[in-house]
Amino acid sequence: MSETQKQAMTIAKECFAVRLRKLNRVVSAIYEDSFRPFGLTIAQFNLLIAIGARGQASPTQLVHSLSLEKSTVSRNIEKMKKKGWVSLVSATDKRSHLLTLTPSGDAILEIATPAWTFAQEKAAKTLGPLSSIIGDISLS
Amino acid sequence: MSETQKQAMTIAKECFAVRLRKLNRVVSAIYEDSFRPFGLTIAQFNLLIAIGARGQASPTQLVHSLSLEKSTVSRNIEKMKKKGWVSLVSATDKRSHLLTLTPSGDAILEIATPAWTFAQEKAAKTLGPLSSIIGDISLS
DNA sequence: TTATATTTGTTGTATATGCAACTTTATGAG
DNA sequence: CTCATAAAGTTGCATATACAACAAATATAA
Repeated sequence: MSETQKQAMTIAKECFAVRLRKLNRVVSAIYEDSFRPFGLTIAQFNLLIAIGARGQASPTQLVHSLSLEKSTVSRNIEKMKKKGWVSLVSATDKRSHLLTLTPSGDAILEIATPAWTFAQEKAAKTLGPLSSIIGDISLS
Repeated sequence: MSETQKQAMTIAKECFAVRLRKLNRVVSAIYEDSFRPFGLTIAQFNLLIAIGARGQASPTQLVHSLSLEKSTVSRNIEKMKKKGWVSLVSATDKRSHLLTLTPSGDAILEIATPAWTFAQEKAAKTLGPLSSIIGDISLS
């Protein structure tokens, strides 16, 4: 066996990114499957609850809260505005603006909640012991 | 405070997908930053080591090993072929084919390994106690 | 106050990802 | 053997994501 192959085997086994990315795909797919009937994606759901939890939020707040790039937030919010789930609120700083859930946004959240609960329980089984500490890691 | 807002706060705090996706973005960014000087992405690196660890591998094996969709593997491998890191080996089943690392593929793996080690150590700090059990979860 | 720097979003470009539909090849049931 | 089914990849289409460059507005320094 080549040295490169031995090294690759070591990295494949130890690499956090390999493992975490795979875990992310598997778990995200559980939620995607659950939300699909509602025309809702997990990324959009994340934004919906981030806004909903605050009542209103600026894109910059969402960037920090979810560790997303500002352009990603910009484009995903754009899609959600077109679906009528999110709308603008006037802000003092004219560079920025505040986002809030429309009644339709509230409604989709209500409708999707049982699907979320189902996915959450399924994900807990997949995550096993990881589920009890995954919420404790501090992310800048 | 509205009922929707209370519910959103609960979900935002408890949802595994929100947390795991954020963690994935933060940790993946550590590796992306580290690999960027070599024109290598973390997704490509994952495929390189998955092939390298086996010596040779079919796309279907990569699909199962990394829980990726076959079309994703198809397109990412295509990019890596164009970069000269991966090449084909003849296979018995004419539907399929086997992939292997070229000398150039071995070389990029060698070159990127110190960058991987640096990222791995940085990621360990971010993951904290998660790092010790993240490799133990069984993923189908 | 004015010039500079910072903050906030948007847009161009690129990679990563998944679903559905399709083609080719192999397998299995009769 | 023949036909139906399954397996393996590719391609069309859509979403998610990030970096770089940009524009507009605000804040800061001189």
